[in-house]
Amino acid sequence: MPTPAKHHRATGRVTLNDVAHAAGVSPITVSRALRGERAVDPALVERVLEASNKLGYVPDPAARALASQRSNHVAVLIPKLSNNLFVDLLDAAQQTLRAGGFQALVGVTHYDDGQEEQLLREQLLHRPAGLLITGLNHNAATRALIARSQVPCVHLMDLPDAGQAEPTYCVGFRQNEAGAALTRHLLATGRRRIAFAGAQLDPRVMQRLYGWRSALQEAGCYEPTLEWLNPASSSLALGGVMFEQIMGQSPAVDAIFFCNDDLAQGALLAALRLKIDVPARIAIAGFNDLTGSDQMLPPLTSVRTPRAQIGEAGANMLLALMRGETQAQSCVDLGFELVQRGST
Amino acid sequence: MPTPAKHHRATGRVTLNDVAHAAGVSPITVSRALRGERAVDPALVERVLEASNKLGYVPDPAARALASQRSNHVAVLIPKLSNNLFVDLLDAAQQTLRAGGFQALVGVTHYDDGQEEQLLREQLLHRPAGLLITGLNHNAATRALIARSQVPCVHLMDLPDAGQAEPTYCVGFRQNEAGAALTRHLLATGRRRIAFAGAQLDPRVMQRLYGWRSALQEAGCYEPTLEWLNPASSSLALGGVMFEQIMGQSPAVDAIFFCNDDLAQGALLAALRLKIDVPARIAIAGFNDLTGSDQMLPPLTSVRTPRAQIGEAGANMLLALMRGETQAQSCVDLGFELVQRGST
DNA sequence: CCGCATTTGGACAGCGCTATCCTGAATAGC
DNA sequence: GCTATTCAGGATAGCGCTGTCCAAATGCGG
Repeated sequence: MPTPAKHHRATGRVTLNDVAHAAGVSPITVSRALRGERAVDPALVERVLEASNKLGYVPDPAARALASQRSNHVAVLIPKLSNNLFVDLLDAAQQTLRAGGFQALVGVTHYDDGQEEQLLREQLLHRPAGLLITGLNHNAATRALIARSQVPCVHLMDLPDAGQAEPTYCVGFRQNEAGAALTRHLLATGRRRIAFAGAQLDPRVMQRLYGWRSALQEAGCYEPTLEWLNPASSSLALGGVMFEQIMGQSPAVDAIFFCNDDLAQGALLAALRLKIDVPARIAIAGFNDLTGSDQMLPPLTSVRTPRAQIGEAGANMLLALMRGETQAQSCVDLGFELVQRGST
Repeated sequence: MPTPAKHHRATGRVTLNDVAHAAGVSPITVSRALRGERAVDPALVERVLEASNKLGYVPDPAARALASQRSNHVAVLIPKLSNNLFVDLLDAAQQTLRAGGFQALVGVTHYDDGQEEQLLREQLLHRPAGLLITGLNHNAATRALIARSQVPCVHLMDLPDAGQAEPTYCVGFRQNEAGAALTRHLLATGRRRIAFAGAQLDPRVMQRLYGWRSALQEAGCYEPTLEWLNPASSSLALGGVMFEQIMGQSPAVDAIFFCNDDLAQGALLAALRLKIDVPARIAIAGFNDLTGSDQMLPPLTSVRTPRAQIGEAGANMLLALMRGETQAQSCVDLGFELVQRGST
């Protein structure tokens, strides 16, 4: 009669102990053999692997996390899911992390510092092995949490300015240079009154704005009334609205640089509706080269940003950091590419 | 001299024991007071809460998962992140789960049964408290995993057919009815040669196809050559390609029902490029009412699907199931809404 | 006033794994 | 040849929490 002992709780799970028994070694040896943590006799490793496979052993993440104070979770914080930019970033990062044996814990901050802090706090409870976070600008509490947690952290999308002290790992590109490059392209095509239409106004949009400003100032074309900033979320509809607004109030404008492609796509559609000729009457450019921009009428000039590569490279950098490897470069610039199409 | 004991591992974390000490009760009482698991003297609860707040105690999820064999994770499986449909679904589900105290573990199956099974296997290791999964069609191994795991599971997006045995919880709408409704609308506007253009060909697309078929058969207009099926992923570019294809090879077609809005949007843009008049020459309709469809030229007729509501309602149903509540209805139909716009 | 069922706090023993220390053997050094 | 130094396996003791059982306290009918 297999009477269970008094305080016994059977879970039916195959444990390290079972494997140890089957292989005729101690549990700790199994643990080490499977993790490759310390040198173990190859013959023993062989036996352990065999037993492990035969029994179908899979380590319990919770027990592992409890004992080692480290889980196989990686916290990933992004601002929004409604911007495809971040979906692409997340998709690539998540895949790469999974391939490395880690589970992404996704947090959506909605561009809110308080929420970001709150989410980070919650996720740190899970003792993540690493952290991927969008952007470099975080409030003091968030920065303190990251520092205190000792968890390796890679920042995505942004790069610190040249002068700026830069204590962190990051993968991204220079938003301001991309903004300046696009503006210079518009200048090169003969445009002089180039408006900037920005929504959301997160730090990356502001960097693009600064790039636009500096390029216009270089060319002696800068004027504050050319800045159109709207804190609402970026969307096709808003792009149409802003386009009509700018056309109505500043008829002399001959080009518009929209901070994101969805705005620019909305503007192109509005132009079609209003029968305003793009690019003859006005040039329109976007940013990020989102899906559909090449399908527009006319096709949209944009800046192709390597968001998927950033997600992948950031995840790979984090994987290396979590393995304890130190990185040659703490900041990786993946650049950008101007994609000139019919709209300019 | 606070010499650490021999095998002591200090983690610096505030534990249940610390709270128990501060409140002058036993650890198990703290556990019960905080979880409300068993009746505890209100005065003690008060004291425990006070001590817990003063010390800033937060339970350790790993320890909890290990001891109780249940985590606060919820596995969420969706097919793709590149279709905004699922992003909206995920966003809503994730928010709702978080509000209920659970962490979503996102898995992307890429419409691949094998990957789905693999992902589920990985996620079940984390002993999730619940499972949200897209669709009703899964391979035998996946169904067995779900059943064996004993984890409450809610299926999203699809509903079982009337005749079908239906052992599961689900939240969605009837894809075939929505397909039929849209087709009937096209018939009502006088169209007779209505093509169906489908991509991806996942079970939901096929359901819409069946709806389209039955509506056409009812009206005596069905013809197999009107079916255009392409297993590639849905995208604006593919929509343009399929549109040109259909126009080139079946000039008599007077309406096209695209299985997803991105295809339809691509078709509308192609029509603009080719100067084909929509809806005079041909009517175009999409599905899902994705962002931008109302901005197109002409605005796109579509079927608004309650994906965010499905995510939210599904998560709420799961939260209830995880609390052990039984559901009055095991299947919730959230319906759909025909949105007629200029393109038909 | 006593036996019985019910309630509520606590002791105890894990959950499955790993950090830490220890030991015996093998290697190296003088 | 003998001590100093690696090296690899194992014993031990937790990580922080909860399931299980127990015991004391309480309520209640007879």
